[in-house]
Amino acid sequence: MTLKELSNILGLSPTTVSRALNGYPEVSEATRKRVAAAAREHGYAPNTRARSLATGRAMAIGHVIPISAKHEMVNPVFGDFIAGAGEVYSRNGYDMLLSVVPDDDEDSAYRSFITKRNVDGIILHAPTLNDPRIPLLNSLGLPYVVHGRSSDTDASYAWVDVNNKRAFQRATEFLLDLGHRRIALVNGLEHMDFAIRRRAGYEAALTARGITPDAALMFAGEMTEAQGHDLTRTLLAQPNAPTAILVSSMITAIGVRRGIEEMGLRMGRDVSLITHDDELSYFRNGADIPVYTATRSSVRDAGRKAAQMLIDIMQHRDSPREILLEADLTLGLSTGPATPLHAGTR
Amino acid sequence: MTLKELSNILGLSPTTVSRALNGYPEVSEATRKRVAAAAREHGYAPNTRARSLATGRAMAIGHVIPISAKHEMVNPVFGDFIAGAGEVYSRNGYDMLLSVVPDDDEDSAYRSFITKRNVDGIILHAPTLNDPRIPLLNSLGLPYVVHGRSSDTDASYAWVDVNNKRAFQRATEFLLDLGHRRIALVNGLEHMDFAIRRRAGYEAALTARGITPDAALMFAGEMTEAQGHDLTRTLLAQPNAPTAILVSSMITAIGVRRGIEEMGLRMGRDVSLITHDDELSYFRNGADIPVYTATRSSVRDAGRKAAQMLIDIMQHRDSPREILLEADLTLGLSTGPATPLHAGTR
DNA sequence: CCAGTTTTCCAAACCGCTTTGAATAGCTTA
DNA sequence: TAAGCTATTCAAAGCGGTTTGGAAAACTGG
Repeated sequence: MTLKELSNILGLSPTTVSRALNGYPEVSEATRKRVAAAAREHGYAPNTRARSLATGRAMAIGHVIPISAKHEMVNPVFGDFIAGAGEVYSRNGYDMLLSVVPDDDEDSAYRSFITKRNVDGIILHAPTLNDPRIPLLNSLGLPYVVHGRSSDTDASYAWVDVNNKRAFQRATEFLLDLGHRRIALVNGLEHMDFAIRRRAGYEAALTARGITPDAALMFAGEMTEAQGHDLTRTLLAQPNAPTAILVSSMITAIGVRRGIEEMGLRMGRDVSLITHDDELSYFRNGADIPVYTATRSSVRDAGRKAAQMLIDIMQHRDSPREILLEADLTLGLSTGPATPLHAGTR
Repeated sequence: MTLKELSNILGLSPTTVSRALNGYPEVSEATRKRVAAAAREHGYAPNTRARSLATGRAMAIGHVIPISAKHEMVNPVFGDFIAGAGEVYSRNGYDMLLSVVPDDDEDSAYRSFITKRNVDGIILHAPTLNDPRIPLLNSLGLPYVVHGRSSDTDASYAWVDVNNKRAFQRATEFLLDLGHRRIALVNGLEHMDFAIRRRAGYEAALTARGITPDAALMFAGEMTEAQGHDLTRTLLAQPNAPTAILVSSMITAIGVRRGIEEMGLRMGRDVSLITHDDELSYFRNGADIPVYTATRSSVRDAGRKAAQMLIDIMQHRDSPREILLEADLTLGLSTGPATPLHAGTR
């Protein structure tokens, strides 16, 4: 069913039918009703491609999902982020276009979005330190919103981010308050912006208490379960083992926990653990009593906010261009006071 | 840069330029080269919307991601499935369109894909028993491939699936061989097709050994970590507790493990555990020695295969329309013989 | 050298919608 | 009742490509 066919059925011109359906004032209420009824009856919906060719708007938003070329890893938070963003898109009539690209070849994905003209805006994922994609997108002139921020960039851009520094600073202070002095940091890849900020928070808290951050206690890597496990085993086997571990992802935390228990120790008693929790839907941190003490912020909510911001930008609506979400610190069973033994001897 | 502009620069007609770029034979090799060079130099790429309006092909494939309306849960396997499919799409020039929809309203998503004409094909996720979407899509007449199958449907359709029944039958047999007699099943939602097949495999293995499946040992629910944990605790607290547990997802298995250990028992010694492993990228089952004994099949590979099959169908290429992937059974540390104590008294 | 092919290129129509500019119909108002 | 508005409707021109049906140019061979 095309517009022309429908207009023939109605004995009207395509012009009038189009206007009736799009709510233009130059059409009488009577015919508008008649047209709407006929459209519904015949199941007419405008052909997206024709419409967007005519209007110049694609009514679609692009996401570039980077796959780490080395480890073929897809970030588990994407699922929930996209679920949140998708909600907002469909409410506003936008489609979501996904492009899965090895992260050493992302430029071409953005370029092709632009030159092929099939999206009106982009969400930028997983920004790094001084991310080159930001100047790239600025020069290409397509609206975009960054999920996260990019330290050391002077260019300006719209973003939605969690206050990673504050979150990890608070978490570290909390551990310090419990008497821990040797606290390990198991972080994401070190060029990732969120990892940089979390580390900054961690170091700031230590320094404020007169403790010099120890490079031997700080780790960066891809946030898999295995990484958490392996690191923990080596860490705890050291003579000068940490009494607490601060972890950047729930999934890694599970590995850390496994490591702790394999060593015959107990989480929350022998070793304390705080993790960041993105509130992934299939991995709720205990509905009743949280298993893990965690800095918590819903990535799905971030998805909603980023999507809304992008739509606002595209429609030239006036609204904030920077949103900083605070993570709360939820108390779980994975933290406890540094035991005298540990606290004393170390 | 539009086709017309480019053709003006070259002093050629749009027709010729279009043909040159699309590899038609009616253009001399010399001009083809000249055109290609100019296109590259000026960064010309055809406008997707205009092109697909003209050709009638959208060059895009739709995925409908259902969000369980009740639990707002997004299936963790989507990320990896989509990563696999995306690879194949981009290699073939297709875009991927995602529609995130509450699972009580999926019909409208498919219908809108069709009426708005913005995809050439669809991948159907998470099929259920006698899934109504299959007849719907058959009547709509849009090419599609199902990731999974739908029991009890007489309609025919193209699919890529894991041999779930065989996998769980083998796993159950393996546990039986180890002397286990009371084996619990922690499955996905019971209307999901994969869950039905896995249960069938489990029951078949038991029955073949003269054991009547015990309804008190079979559970169905959303596959979260919490569910695994909670079920395990109640199960193991029973007087007649199972000595082995068969689990449908790695994430649930983690919860089961947590439950086991909280009860002061050891996985692989006091309680055996086999899980299905989709080989999620951030949750590899131990690179060296697998932690879990598991029925294993890469969901990313399934994504690749499903995408390729769909493209073959859309391009009327002759290739299989049904792919059954066998899961292998990898031996890990989570299984062991039923201890005499357990095997004897129960 | 010329009719018959084959190559190479082009003008124009079309895909399905929106939008501009103009025409028609229906009301007012003087 | 004619002139002047306003409320409706429509024809036609795009949007940026592809594709059909020729036409011109370049090659054949007799």
